[in-house]
Amino acid sequence: MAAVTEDQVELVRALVAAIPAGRVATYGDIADAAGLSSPRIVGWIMRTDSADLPWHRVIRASGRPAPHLSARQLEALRAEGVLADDGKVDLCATRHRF
DNA sequence: CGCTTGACTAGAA
DNA sequence: TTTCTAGCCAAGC
Repeated sequence: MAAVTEDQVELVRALVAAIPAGRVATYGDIADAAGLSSPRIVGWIMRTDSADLPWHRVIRASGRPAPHLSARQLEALRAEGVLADDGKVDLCATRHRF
């Protein structure tokens, strides 16, 4: 069963929506929590269906948002109390644990 | 039906 | 430190 079921997608969306303000999660964390095989699936879901999701709370494993979204995400995160140093978020302090 | 693109990651150079 | 590679899955053309 390699394909991602809709339940997995819904789970991913639920997990992202469940991230409290002031916390962030990595694509890999969400993928693992949702049972996905690849973190790209999470990125795919965000790109395809990010309308009602706080995607700005989802960052890469490096502690840094995607290049094209870094400015916007950093600004949104900063508004929620997530301080980023030189464009890098402190995962040790802000990473949400499911 | 096949190739390219992309909100990714970890490891290597 | 940055850049590249391989693996990964789905959508678009």
